[in-house]
Amino acid sequence: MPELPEVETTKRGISPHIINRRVEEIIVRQKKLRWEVPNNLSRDLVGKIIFTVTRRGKYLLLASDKGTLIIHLGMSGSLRIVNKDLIAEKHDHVDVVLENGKALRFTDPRRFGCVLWEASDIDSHPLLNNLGPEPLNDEFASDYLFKASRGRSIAIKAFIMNSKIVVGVGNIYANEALFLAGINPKRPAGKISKTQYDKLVPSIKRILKEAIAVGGTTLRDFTNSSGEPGYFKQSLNVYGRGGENCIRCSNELKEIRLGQRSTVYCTRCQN
DNA sequence: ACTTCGACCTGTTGGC
DNA sequence: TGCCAACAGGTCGAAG
Repeated sequence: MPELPEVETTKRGISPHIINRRVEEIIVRQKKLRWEVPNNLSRDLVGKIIFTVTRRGKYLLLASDKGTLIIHLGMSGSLRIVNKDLIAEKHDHVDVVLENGKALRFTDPRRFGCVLWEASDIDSHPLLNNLGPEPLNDEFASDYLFKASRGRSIAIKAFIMNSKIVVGVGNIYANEALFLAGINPKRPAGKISKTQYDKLVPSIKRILKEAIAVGGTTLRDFTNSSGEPGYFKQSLNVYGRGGENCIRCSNELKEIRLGQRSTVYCTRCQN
């Protein structure tokens, strides 16, 4: 479900309900997620106030003065604000119950997501300390990406989906950004010119900003924390359109697998 | 150091 | 209608 725009949409939805709220209880119904939910979570977080909610890449960070809750939504995860006594369903794995009668509920059918706890320095957490820049920050610029790509033979699509290079670009938006920039997803990253990176970087920024502005992309089941879908699906030019016609040149869009991920592009517009 | 690929899970979809 | 393989928004870590 979630790439950066969906995680950002989630963050914006849940923040007003949990900032400056005290945690009353942690309920873990299923601790076997991508990594086990740590046992000391309740001991450390109950009674504490969550004072900020931030996003780093696709990680959501809920900070208290005793440590930080780290949440990743994986492939199928979501977070909602519910009344704390709402009956939990099959894949509702963790509740952070707040003192106002609400709970932050983590749901994840495939359990590729995680709920972790970092009691000390969040920036040195192994999942976070090697991440590349945020794509919407100025630090993510074409000369950075150009330099980082020199000598790399990996396909450009896999390159921009590598979180050590830049965070938050998942399969949907990688396909879309490469279409906008007119770059073939299979091209080796190291053989792409500075001029093309000058197109690619703004394309990535644009696609992410536009998706955030309309609440992300709903393919099957993504909803924001109030249960509403995102509307970016209407703006997808290539993702999910293999075999259909290119919106620019009417050529039939080609669908291939690249690094085990479905990849759609126009052989005429993307070189 | 880099690239590729299996692994982790459940649910849905499409072909026969 | 039923069955089964393939695939789905991620990403770590092992192997080459």
